[in-house]
Amino acid sequence: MPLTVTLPDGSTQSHPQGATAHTVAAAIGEGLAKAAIGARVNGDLVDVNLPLPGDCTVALVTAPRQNKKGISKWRDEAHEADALMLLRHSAAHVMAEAIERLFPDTLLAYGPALSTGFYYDLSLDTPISTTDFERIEDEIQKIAAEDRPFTRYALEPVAGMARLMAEDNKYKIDNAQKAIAKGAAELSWYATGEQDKNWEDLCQGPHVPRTGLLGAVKVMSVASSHWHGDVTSDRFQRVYGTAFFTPADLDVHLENLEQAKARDHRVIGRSLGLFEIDEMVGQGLVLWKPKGAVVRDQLQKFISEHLERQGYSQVFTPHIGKLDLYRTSGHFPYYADSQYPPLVERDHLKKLSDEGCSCAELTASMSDGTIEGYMLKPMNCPHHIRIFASDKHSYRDLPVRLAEFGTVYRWEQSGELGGMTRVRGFTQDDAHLFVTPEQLAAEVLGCIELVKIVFKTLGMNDYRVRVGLRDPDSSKFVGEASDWDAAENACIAAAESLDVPFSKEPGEAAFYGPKIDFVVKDVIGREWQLGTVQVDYQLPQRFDLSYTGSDNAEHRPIMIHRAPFGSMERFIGCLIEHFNGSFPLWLSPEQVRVLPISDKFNDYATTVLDALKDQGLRCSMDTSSNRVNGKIKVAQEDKVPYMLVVGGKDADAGTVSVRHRTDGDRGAVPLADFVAAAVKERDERELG
RNA sequence: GCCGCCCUAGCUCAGUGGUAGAGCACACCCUUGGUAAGGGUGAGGUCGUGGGUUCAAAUCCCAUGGGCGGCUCCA
Repeated sequence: MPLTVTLPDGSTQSHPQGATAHTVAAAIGEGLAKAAIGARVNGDLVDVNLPLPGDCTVALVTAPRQNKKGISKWRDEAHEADALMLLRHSAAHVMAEAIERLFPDTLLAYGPALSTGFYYDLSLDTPISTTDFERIEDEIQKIAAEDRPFTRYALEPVAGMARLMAEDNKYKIDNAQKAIAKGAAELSWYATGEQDKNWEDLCQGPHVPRTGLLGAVKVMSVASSHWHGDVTSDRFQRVYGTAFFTPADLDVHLENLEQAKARDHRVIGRSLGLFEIDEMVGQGLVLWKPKGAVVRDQLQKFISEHLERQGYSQVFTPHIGKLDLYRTSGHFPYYADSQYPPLVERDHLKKLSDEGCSCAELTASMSDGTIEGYMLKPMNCPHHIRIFASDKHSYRDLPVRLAEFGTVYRWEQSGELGGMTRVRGFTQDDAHLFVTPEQLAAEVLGCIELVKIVFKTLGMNDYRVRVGLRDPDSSKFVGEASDWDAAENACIAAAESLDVPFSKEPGEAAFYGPKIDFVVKDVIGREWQLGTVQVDYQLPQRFDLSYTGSDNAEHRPIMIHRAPFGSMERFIGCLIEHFNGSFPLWLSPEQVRVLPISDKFNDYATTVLDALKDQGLRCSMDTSSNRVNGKIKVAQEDKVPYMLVVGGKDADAGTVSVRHRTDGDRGAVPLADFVAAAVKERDERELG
C-alpha cells in the first residue's frame, strides 16, 4: 500500500513503502534531492535516508546556499536550527572518531549537539589540552575530506545489547539500557562510511548524509564532567566544539564571540570603573566603585519609590545573627556547606580550648551544628520574621510587607565564582510578606507588578519565567495539598499576567512552597536566575508565627519571599551587558560632560557646568590639553550620554553644541533648552 | 571542589634559558583647537607568590594564590 506524504504547502505525494525523505525531495527536483540533508517527519527531525513510517507530513531540511562571501543563507531560524543541529551532531561523531584515532584508549560516552555547537563526553586518562586541538581538527578535516556517508543500521534490543556487551563500553551499554527502558524498539548505530568497515558509534541520530558537509569544525574547549552528572561517579573529559557549513560562517561566529567578550560586564565594569573584585579583599566580594555605586543607588531609589507606593515598610537588619536563629529557620547546620563558617565567641572558644577541644573536634561541632556562635546571614528572612514576631498581629494588620536591600553571604564553590553574576556577598532587593490565605493571590500578583514596571522601564523584554510546582509523583513537599493548589494557582495566574513566555515546571518548587523565577541570558548565552517570588508555609510554622483572626482565634500567616531582581550584583551585572555599558541618562554615572574647545572658554564652560549642577545633573568638564576630537574620543569611551562642546560661538550666543553618544552632533541649542530636555529625560527615566 | 587554559607597568598585551618591551592611561613641556586621539619628554615592573633545576629562569619543574571556560552546586 502506497504512502501518502503531505508537504508543508499542503500538497500531497504518493510513494511506495520504503520511501524516504530523499525520495520525496527527488520527486520534487534534482537540486532539492542534492540539497536535502534531513527532514522533519511528523515534526521529528530525522535522517534524509530513513524510511518514512507511513502516511506522514514531511518538511525537508536543506543544506544552505551561500552568498558571495561564503556566508550561508537561511529560509528562517527554524531552518537554520534544524540544519545546524544535524550538522553539529554529525560533527560530534566525526570529532569522536578523530579523538579515537589520536588517543586509542578513549572510551566514548555521550555526544550531543547544542544550540551553539556540540560536545563529546569521553573517558581518557591522557588529559586533552588546548595544544591537541589543532591535531584533532586536522583529523576531522581528513574525515570530512573523504566525504564518507553516514550509514545507519539498527538491531533489535537483544541483539544490540549482545553486541554492546562484546564491545565492553559501560557508558554505551548504559545509554542503550536507558533507551530500552524508555521503550526504544531498536538500537541504532551510525558508521561514518560502511557498516562494520568504518568507524561507528551507538547513536539515536539523526545525522547529515555525508561527512563532506562539515565545512568548518572547530574544537573550542575542554572541561571535566561527570557520568550522569554525578560528582562521585566517573569523570569525563568534555570536549566542546562547533561546526558550520562554511568557514565563513565559522568566522562570523568567532567574530560574534569576540564582540560578546567586549560586551561582558567584567570588561565594561573595569573600563568604566564601575566595580572591582580584589584578590586581597576576597573571591566573590564586590567593591562598588563610585561610578558603579551611582548606578546601584539610582536603581535602588527607583525600586524604593515603587515599594513605598505598594505599601511596603522598609527595615534594616544586621549582617549576622545567632546560630539559634538559623537552627530554627533550618539553615544551620543543614546548609552549612554553602555558608561561611560560624563566628564563635571568644569566651566559648576559650572554654572549648580549656576543655582540650582539638581543631578536628571544633570542625566537627561546626558541621554537626553543636557549636555556639553567630553566622553571617545567608538569607534575610529569619531577621524579618523576628520583626514580624515582635508585635502581636491582628488580621487587620495584614498583609505586613517588610522590605530591605539586605546583604547576605554564601559560600559558593570557588570554581563557580565570576564577575558580578556569581558572588559570595550580595545585596538582595528582598522583602517578606506575611499574608492571610485570602490575600495570597493578590499579593503574589503585586510582586509581579513591580517586576513588570522595572523590566519595562529598563527595556528588558528578553527574559523568561519559570513557575516551579510541587513534585506530583512524591511526597517531597510539606503541607496540605489544598494549600499547594491555592498557592500554585496564584503563581500561575501571576505568571500569566506578565505577557512573556513562562513554563510550568513540576518538581521545581521549593519543598516549602511553589515559586516564580525570572531568568535572563548573559552575552555568552548563559542563563541567570534574577528574581524569585516564593510562597512559604514552612517558616511561619517553624517560628510559630500567628495573627488573630476575626474569629478571635490564632491563625498561621503565609509568607511570601520575593526578590524581584535577585541581587543588586547579579542584576546590575546583567544590566551592564543589556545596555552594553551605555546606561540610560537616569542611571548613567556621568550624565553630561562639558568639552571646552580650548581653555580660553573655560569660564563659559564653567557657567554651563554650574547650570547643569543646579538641576542635579551629574556632570564634569574636560580641561585636559586634548583637542576637541580627543575629548570626544575619551567621552565616547566613557559612554557619557551627552557631550556639550562649547567655544566662542556658544559663549556669544548662550548655546551649547550638543553631541549625543549614539546620535552624534545634534547642533547648537540654547543652554536652558538643553537643561530642560535633559531633566525631563532623566526624571521620566527615558530609555534614550 | 573537579578538568583544561591563563597570570609580565594602572589597563591591554609582546617577549622559547643569557642586561625587562610596546600602546593606552599618568606627570611635565609645546600646541589654543569646533565633533572619535596634535607633538615631545618623563616616570612607572623583585615578570602573582614560595620552593626547585641551572653558571644563568619572565622562560623549565613542583607547590600555592587569583582569573577564564566548562562540570557539579545554587536554601
